[in-house]
Order: sequence, then structure tokens, then C-alpha cells
Amino acid sequence: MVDSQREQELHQAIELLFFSYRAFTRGPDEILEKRGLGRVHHRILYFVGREPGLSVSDLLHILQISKQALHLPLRQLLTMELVKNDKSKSDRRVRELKLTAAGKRLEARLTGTQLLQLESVFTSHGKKTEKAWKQVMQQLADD
Amino acid sequence: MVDSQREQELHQAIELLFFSYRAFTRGPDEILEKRGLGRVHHRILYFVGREPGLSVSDLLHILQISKQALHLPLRQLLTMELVKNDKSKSDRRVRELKLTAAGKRLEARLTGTQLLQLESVFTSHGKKTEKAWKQVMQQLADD
DNA sequence: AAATATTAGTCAATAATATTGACCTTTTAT
DNA sequence: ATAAAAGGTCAATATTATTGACTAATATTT
Repeated sequence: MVDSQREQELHQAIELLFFSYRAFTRGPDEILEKRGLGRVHHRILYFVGREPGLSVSDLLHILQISKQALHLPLRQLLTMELVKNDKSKSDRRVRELKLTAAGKRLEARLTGTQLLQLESVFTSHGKKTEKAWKQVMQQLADD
Repeated sequence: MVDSQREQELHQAIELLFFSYRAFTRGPDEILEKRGLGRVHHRILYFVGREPGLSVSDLLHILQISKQALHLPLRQLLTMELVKNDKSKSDRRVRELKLTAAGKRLEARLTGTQLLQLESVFTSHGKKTEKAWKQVMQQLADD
């Protein structure tokens, strides 16, 4: 056979990653589009929301984009008062990024669609399946 | 508690999707970059490779991008003779997209890094875990 | 104290990509 | 004969990414 059974199973997995990732980002993408924002804005809101006080440099490391690529979307979020960047007390060079109240609301709305999707899937298949899924994803992420 | 246990588990899942997807596309991305190609080129090569004879219109539906967005990358692949587009015999308006020998080699190299990643992960965790992972991804992709 | 390094912010030039909308040709279906 | 479908292309515009440089403020090192 040209295409072995195993190769087909792995190709199926590749396609599942492609289609599921697209489905997973569609919800936030649609909300963002109405405000003229993009996926980078969501990522900033998400990670700042998870870890308030994050520095710009931390954010750059997480997102793995250049300072210049971060600059415009972050400034837009600051201008729109969805994010604030007060100087850190301990090191006044560092800015502590935090969500404003409006930023929290938008972040919750964006991420909310994804939380619902995941909760629905995990509820359908049970705790063991959730654990198995996470193990696979963790190992993928690690390499 | 502000952030419930369950919310944290779901946030972890969101982050796993983000980081694993990035790790998953890194291999192909690096190879593509050296040739001045991008992720869209890989997607074209991938789906044409899976289903030789695919029409342009089919490809547009799979990728969910506009004709104009497909035009340049597809044109480049044709010019580089990685893809060919012969007229279909049954309907001569339709082009049947196929990989050339060089296209097959590149596609195999690009997708090969992903096949290795997945094979390694699935081997580590066993058939049941693989099945569970696929169930979750399938349901995510479906909605 | 002076020199150096770090963090952040910005700018400009360029390149790459996406978006919108129009237009044309070939071929098939009505 | 006319309309519809598939494909290809163009042009104008907008957006985004990339590279490289530069500044200011603050902290660290010597």
C-alpha cells in the first residue's frame, strides 16, 4: 500500500489539529473583528488576564514575537483603556500590565466562548478522556 | 475563590492548545521559511497531497480563504513546479490539482516533522489515549 | 561617581499579505 | 442563445510584519 494504515491515522490527527484549532479560534475571532482587533490582541488580554502584573518582557517571551510586533496591538489596547501599564514599585523600569474593568469584561467574553467549547467536550467524554487529551497536548507543547 | 478549580483546569486546556499548536507548526514553518514560503503553501501542499485531483474550488472550501488569498501562493507553487493543475477531462473548466515529484518530496518533508511528533506522543501514551485525544479533537472541530 | 546593562517605547523604511471589487475567458447547463 | 459555474487576474487599498536604529529612564556593576 502507498499509504499505510498508520500513516492514515496520523494524517487524520494532523487534520484534527488544523480543523479543531480553527473552530476553537472562530468564536473570539468573530467578536474581535467587530472591534477591529485581531488574535494578538486576544492573546495579550488572555495572558495579562491570567497573570496580572506581567511585564512587557514576560509577554514577549510567552508570545514569542518581536517587540515591534507587540508594540502596535499593545498600544491600541492601552489607548482603548482595556489594558493599563503602571510602573512597578520594585523596579521602576518595568511596567506591570493589568486589565482594566473593561478589559476584563472583553477578555471574559472572548475566552468565554472557548471555555464553553472545552467544558462541553470534556463533559461529553469524561474525566479520563480529559486527562488523556491533556497528556497528549502537554507532550506536544513540550517538544 | 475568584478563579474556581474548574476554570483553572479549562484555562490550562486553552493554553495547551495555544502552545501545542505552535510547537506543532514550528517544524514545517522553519523549513518553509528558508524557501520564502509560508503556512498557506504548506496547507495547499498538504491537502493536494492527500487528495490528488482536488479542484481549486474544493481547496477554497477546505481552507476557508478567499480566491484572491489563495491566488498568489498557489501561483507560486505552480511556478516553482511543486504543484500542477491540469484540466479535468470530465469538466474542462475544472483544474485538477496534483503534486509534482518535487512537490511530493517537499510535502513529505514538511508533514514528516508533524508525523514524527504525533507518532512519538501516541507511542508514549498508548492506543486508548490516542483514541480519547481524537474524540476530543473531533468534537472541537465539529462545532 | 561613572560606565554599562536592562526595560520599555518609538520611528522609519521596507516587505509581505490580506481585502475588496471588479473584470475576463472557457466551458457547461438551461 | 443565455445564464451559470470554475478559474484566473488586476488594481487599489489596507494591514501587518520585519529590520534596524534610536531615545529615555532606571538599575547594576565597576
